[in-house]
Amino acid sequence: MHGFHMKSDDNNILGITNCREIGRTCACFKVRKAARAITKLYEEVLRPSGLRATQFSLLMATRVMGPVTVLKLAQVMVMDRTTLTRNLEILEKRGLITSKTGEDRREREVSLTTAGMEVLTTAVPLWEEAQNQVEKGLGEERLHNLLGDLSEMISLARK
Amino acid sequence: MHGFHMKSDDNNILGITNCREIGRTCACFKVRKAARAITKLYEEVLRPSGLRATQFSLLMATRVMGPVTVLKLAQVMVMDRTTLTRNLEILEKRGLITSKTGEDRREREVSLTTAGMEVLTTAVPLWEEAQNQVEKGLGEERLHNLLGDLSEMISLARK
DNA sequence: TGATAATAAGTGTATATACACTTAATTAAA
DNA sequence: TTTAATTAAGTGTATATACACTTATTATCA
Repeated sequence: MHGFHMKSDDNNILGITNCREIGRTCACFKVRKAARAITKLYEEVLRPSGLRATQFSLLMATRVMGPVTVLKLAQVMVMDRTTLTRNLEILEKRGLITSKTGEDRREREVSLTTAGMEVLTTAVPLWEEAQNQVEKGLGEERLHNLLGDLSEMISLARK
Repeated sequence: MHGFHMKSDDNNILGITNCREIGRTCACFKVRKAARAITKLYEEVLRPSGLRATQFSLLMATRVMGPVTVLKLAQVMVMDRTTLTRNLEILEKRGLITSKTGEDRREREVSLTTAGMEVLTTAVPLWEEAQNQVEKGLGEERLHNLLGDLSEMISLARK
């Protein structure tokens, strides 16, 4: 089900040998597809916490790094800075984080609030459920390798 | 740079042994991060074609499968049907695909237009550039394994 | 020191994503 | 065959994503 399937035989078009191969071999397509699938799984489990997948990651990162500037957080999240700004807006409106101007007044420093910490207390066990499901399904070894290769891909893509 | 980094030593909170581990081991976070990074790479290369990554995949899938129903296409893309509806809207407005009511009048059948095919003719060589970059960076063997593991993860997540 | 370059962040816009709900059409059941 | 259940698709809403551009502040240099 997870590839493009031909109906007819006119596959040698656009000057490449085998058109349908792209559906199977495209790194971007596959990773995006995997992101959609895995996100759905985690978000279903995280639902009782009221957090989306990105919000959970963002709160965890802020928890560990905060107070932290927008730029630094964006780098760690491998997320465009302007995307992060929009995501932080939502979390701040909900009172899960706060931000204030930094010592360098161009910077904005983000911190987790008590409410944010409380939401994480609810969310972390849910996260563990989802994570265990994936670990059990793929096997710890294989998942570990997969995550390592993805890290490599991320480094590679950022050059 | 790609993990949560602690400042202090208060890491044993929220009832889990090591908070920062989540930033390294979370399958969802890592895959989403990789999707952002790899998408950026492909979209920079695809830019001259005027196509985003998702649009390219969608046109290729339609090219290979069309005429195809929205539901079927959504399943192959591992994409929510309503997401697909919105994505198709944009491509149809640009004249790259057409859709018409199917034999079963609940269904909508999507096909690539000549203009869509022409855009793909421009895009495919660009795609190959991006793909080669990734292949060269990770190595064919490793990329192949990675894509296989991601397929496994996708299957697993859809249960 | 005053002009200029560099840096951090925000805004406008467009696309991507999916849930909850609705509508239209077909199929199955009474 | 009329009704009920099922199925395919669309809409309202909210979040996620990032590029191009702008603004405010700091750093550099002539």
